[in-house]
This record gives sequence, C-alpha cells and structure tokens, in this order.
Amino acid sequence: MNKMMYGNILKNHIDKFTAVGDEEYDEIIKYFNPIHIKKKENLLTAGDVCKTHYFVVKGCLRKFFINEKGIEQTTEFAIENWWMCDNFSFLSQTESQFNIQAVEKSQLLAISKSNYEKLLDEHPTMEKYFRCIYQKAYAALQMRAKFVYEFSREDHYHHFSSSFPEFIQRIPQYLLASYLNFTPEYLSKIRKKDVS
Amino acid sequence: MNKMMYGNILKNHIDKFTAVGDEEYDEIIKYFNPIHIKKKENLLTAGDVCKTHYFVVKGCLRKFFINEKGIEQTTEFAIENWWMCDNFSFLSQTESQFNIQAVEKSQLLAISKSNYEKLLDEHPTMEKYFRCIYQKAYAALQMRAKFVYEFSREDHYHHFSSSFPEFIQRIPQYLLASYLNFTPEYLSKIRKKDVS
DNA sequence: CGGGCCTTTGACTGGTTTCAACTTCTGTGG
DNA sequence: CCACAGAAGTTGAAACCAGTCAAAGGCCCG
Repeated sequence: MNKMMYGNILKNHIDKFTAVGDEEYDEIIKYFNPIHIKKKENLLTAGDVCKTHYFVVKGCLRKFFINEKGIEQTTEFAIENWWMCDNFSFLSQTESQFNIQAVEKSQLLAISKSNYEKLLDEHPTMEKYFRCIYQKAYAALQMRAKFVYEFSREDHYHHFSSSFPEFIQRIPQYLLASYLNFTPEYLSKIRKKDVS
Repeated sequence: MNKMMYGNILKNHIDKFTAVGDEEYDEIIKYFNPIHIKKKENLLTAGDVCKTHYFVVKGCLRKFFINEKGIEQTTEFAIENWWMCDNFSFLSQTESQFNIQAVEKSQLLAISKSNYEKLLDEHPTMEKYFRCIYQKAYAALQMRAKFVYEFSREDHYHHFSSSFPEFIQRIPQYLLASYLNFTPEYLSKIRKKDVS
C-alpha cells in the first residue's frame, strides 16, 4: 500500500474545508507517514510525551486512561476521517496521562510535532484547515459535554445508540460502557430493559 | 471608553500566539465592536442563531441551557481573555440551545459572523491565532472531560476549588453547583464537611 | 476442545437527589 | 438609612439511582 492510496482520503477531507491543488497536496502529503497497526496495538502510552498526530484512514482508535482502581476509562473514539492525539500533551510536550490504542486493525497517516509545525509554516492553507478542524471538534465536544448535564445515564445510552447505531455494532460493549462512564453490569441491565 | 483601551488586551492575547504589528492590529480591531453589559443581561437567547463571537476584556460570562425540569444548567464560564460563543450554532447557523449571560458587569469585544469570516480572509495571521486558540480550548475541554470520568462528584468539587480558588469567590454557589452538575443542597453539604 | 474474556443476573450498599422547612444574605423602594 | 421581600444558602429525612461484589453462562480464539 503506497502513500497515494492512503492520501486520497486526506485530500478529500482537506477539500471539505479549504481547496488545495494537486501540486500543493503532493507537497503536503510528504510530511506524513503511513502506518498499519493491529488490533490492541498501542500508539501512545501514558507517561510518554505525545509526539504524533494521527489521521484515521481506515479503522478505529480509542483514547483511555487507567483510573486509581486500575480500570481502563475510554474517553474518546476516532474512526475514519477523524484525528486522534492527546492535544494537551502534544501542545505542551509534557507527559501524557492517556493511552491511544487500536480498537480494530487500522490504517493511519501520522505526522510528527516537528513536521506539523513545518507544514503549518509552509502551507498557510493548512492553518485554515486545522483552524476549521479544531473549531468543529471543539463545537462537537461542547455539545457532547451538554449531554452529560442534559441526560440521565440511561437516556445518555439511548441517545448515543440511536445517534450512532452503526458504531455501536462495531465496538465491544465493555468499551461502550467505559466511554459512557458506567459499569458493564449497568449497561447490561439497561439493554435488558430494552428488549423486554 | 474607546476602542483602543479595549483593544490592548486583545492585542496582548494575540501576541501570545502570533506576532502582529501595530499597523496590522489597527486594521484588525476595526472588525470588532466594544460592548458594555450589566449583570444578568443576555447576549444570546436559546432559539436564536448565534451570530456573534465575544472576547471578554473584563468581567465574566456564562453559558447555560434550561433542562426539561425548567432548571438552568450552566455548562461554561468565560473570564478575562477567554472567548465565548455557541460554536455549534455559530458554525452551522442553526438555532442555539444555549443562553449566554453576564455573571458580572462586563466589557467585551464582539465580532459578527460576517466580520469574523472577512477578518480571517484578509488577515492570515488570524487564521493562525484562531487555530491556536481552538487547539488550546479543545485540549482544555478534553482534560475537563477526563475529570468527569476520573473524579467522584465530591472530588470534582475539591479539585475545581483548589485549581481555581479566586474564581470560586467570584461566582455564587448555586452557579458553581450547576456547573459541577449537582444540586445546591449537595454542594452545601460537601462544604460543611470541609470546615468541620 | 479448552481457557479466558465478555456479558448477564441478583442482592446489597451508599452516594445523590428530592422535598420541605428554616435561616441568612442582598438589594431596592420608601 | 431602614424595612422588607425575594434570592441564596443550610439542614434533615426519605427515596432512588447506580456501583460493588459474587457467581454463572456464553462466546471467541488459540
């Protein structure tokens, strides 16, 4: 699999926010490395500094941390066309509190911190692209935060599963429970109520 | 109070992320309107489209929505040097679900959606500024989201109050309870435990 | 086919909310 | 400047939602 095959999906994504010509795109893609990883493989481990930003071409990633009881808490998923990174660690270059791991076998485009900065310096159109990406991601996270206030735990599950039905089928139940911040047992009980 | 006095604090903020000359800054500030508002005055009402982005020069704003029980749920505060906006409504120009209101008498710089777009088109350095702002705000919101998973309600309060002691003194307790997503009664009980 | 991981189920527990009553604070008009 | 009304904060009792623990069943993968 070569860079070009990987690359088209990124170009399509960039074009949704800011037009970029083929010649410029050929320059841009040089800053990225294609990566293949297997299910459960780690891209970032808590305690390390996050030095890389990942764009999901195919597959699914999750971000999680280990709480004081030793339980994995999944805070975020990324599927096709999403970026994944511990932004806090990436920005400040301090130790990350998170792990990033593949939920499925995945294909990614990776850009290092130094390449990210060079890319932005040399391609102003990418400033615009990332400004749009972050503005949208921020807006989406604000809406997600609203759900925490708005919904009971049970409604939160129903809202999520009806909003992303295809996604529900793609991930194991214990990861969904973790993401929704409840125990696998409780999720199981909610689901039982639905069928009966 | 004239635009210049308002404006310096914005220039200082922009300079933290990207250098901007005095001449260019004079152009940039023209896109903004200075605004004074009184305590409890509204800047955005649920059901309206969010057409303006606010930068807090002095004072404090909050964003809240009314839940199905008729209770105000505060999801976000903005103090000096923060931006406030319903990004979701602003981006998509759909009806907002939120209200934005002054917690204290406040001085703001307001930029309309159309001016925001013109500003970004004509001043590429502002693309960089807003890219940085959103990246940072997104990172901060991701960390805040982590706290929801990490802390019990009681620990969440202790963590927040030790992280922002000056802020705690600035806002009434029932707004803090609302922001932390618990009842005023429960917050009162937690605080009682602390002193005894 | 076997072992370990995932899911389910039930009993028990405790952290939070709800509700109602009371006290304290705040600000506004006389 | 005081009085008073409404808002904000406190307290206690009762109910409930969701977590914990323990054990059993199902399913995937080696």
